[in-house]
Amino acid sequence: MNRDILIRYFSSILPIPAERAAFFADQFVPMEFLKNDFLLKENKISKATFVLEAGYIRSYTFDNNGVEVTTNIFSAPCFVNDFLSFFKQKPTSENYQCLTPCKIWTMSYENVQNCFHNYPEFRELGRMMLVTNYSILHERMLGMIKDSAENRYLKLLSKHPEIFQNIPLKIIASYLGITDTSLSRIRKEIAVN
Amino acid sequence: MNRDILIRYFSSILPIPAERAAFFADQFVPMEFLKNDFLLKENKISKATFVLEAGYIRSYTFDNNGVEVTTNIFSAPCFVNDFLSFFKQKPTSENYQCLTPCKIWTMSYENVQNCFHNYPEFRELGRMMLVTNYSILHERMLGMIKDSAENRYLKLLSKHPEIFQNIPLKIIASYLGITDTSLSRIRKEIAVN
DNA sequence: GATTCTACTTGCCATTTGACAAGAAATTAA
DNA sequence: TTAATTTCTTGTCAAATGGCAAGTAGAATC
Repeated sequence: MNRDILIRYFSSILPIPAERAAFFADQFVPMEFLKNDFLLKENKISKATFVLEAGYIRSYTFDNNGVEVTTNIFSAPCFVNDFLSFFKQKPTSENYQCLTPCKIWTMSYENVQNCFHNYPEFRELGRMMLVTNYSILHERMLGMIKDSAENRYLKLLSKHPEIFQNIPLKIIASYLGITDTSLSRIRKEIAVN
Repeated sequence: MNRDILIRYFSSILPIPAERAAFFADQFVPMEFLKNDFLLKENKISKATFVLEAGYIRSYTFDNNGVEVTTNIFSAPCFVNDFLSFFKQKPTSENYQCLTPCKIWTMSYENVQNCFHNYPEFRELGRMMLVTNYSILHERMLGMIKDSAENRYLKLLSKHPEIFQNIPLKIIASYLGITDTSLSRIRKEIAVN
C-alpha cells in the first residue's frame, strides 16, 4: 500500500504542511480487503473511519419490498464514512461492502476524537471532508430533481467513467434511482444515436 | 424575538450546560425579515449562518430550461445554511428566500470561526449540525430512490404537516421532485380513498 | 367592489419508467 | 471443461409522470 497517496489526498482536501499531512497519515492503519468483504454492517456502530486507496465499495440497504438499493458508490481515493453512525456512534442502517479487492486505511473513533481535540488542522480537515461530502450529496439530490434518468447516467459516465469499467450495471442503475432494465434501454438508445 | 427558543434549540442538538448554550445564543443577532426577502442570492458568498426562529424559507435554483426548482424548505426552528458557500467561502448557486415573514438569528462567519477556535463545545455543536443535516439529506436522497412520488408526499405530510398550511403546493411539488400537476393528482387520488 | 394576479385543478395525450419473463452473454465455481 | 450463477438485454404491457392548455378559485391590489 502507498502512504503517499493518502498524504496527497489529504493535501487535496485542505492545504496543510506536508509534514503535518504525513503525521496525520501515520494515524491510519493499512488493511487489505477481499471482494465482498464488509467494512460495516447494518445495525452495527461504525468504530472507524476509512480512506479508500484502491478499489470500489458500495453501501446499500433494502426498499419496502426487500429489494437491495445501492445508496452510494465509492471510487478511490476517497473517504468512506457513515457520518451519522460514526459521529453520533449510533447503529447504521446500511451495509458497506467491497465490490473489488480494496486497499483501505483505517483510523479508530477514539483516535479521531483525540486528534480532533489536539490538532486544529485535523479538525479543519474533518470539517472540510464533511462539507465536501455534503455538497456532493446535495448535487446528487439536485440531479434527482432536475435531471432525467438519461442525464443522470450521462453525468455519472463523464464524471466517473472508471466506475462503469469496474462495477455491475445493475448496481449503478440502483444508485441512479432506476431499474437495470431502464438503464439498459437508456444505454441502447444512446448507442444508436 | 425569543432567545429561549434559540437556547433550547442548541440544547436539542447537543447536550451542553445551559450557561454555555446561553453564551452561544448571545453570539447571534436577531433580525426580522419580510416575506420574499432574500437571505442569500446566487453567486454571492454566504457571510453569515442563520437560525430560523419562526417562519418559512426556501432555497431554489433553476433547471436546464430556466424553470425554478425548490431545493430545500426550512421550517422553524432550524439552521439555515449553505454549507459549501459558508464553510468554503465560495459563491453559492442558490437563492434563499423567505416564504413568510421570518424571525432569524444571524452570526457572522468571522464570529463563527472565532468560536470554533476557542470553544470545543461550539465546534461540537457545529459538527453535530453538519452531521444532522447530512443525514437528513441522505434520508431525502434515499426517498428519491426508494419511494414513489406518492410516498414521498405522504412522508413529508406526516413529518411536516405545518408546511402544507404555509407554503404553496407548487413549491412543495418542486421540492418533492414532481410537477404541481402531478402533486395535485396524487392528492386527489388520496382524497378519494 | 372591481380588477389583476397567482395558485390550484383537470382533461387530453405523450413520454418515461417499471414489472415480469425469457433468453443471451459473461463470469464464477466445480 | 463443464456446469452453475450472475449480469445484461429485450419484448410486451401497465403504471407513473410530464407538457400543455383551459378553467376555477382565491388572494392581493387598486
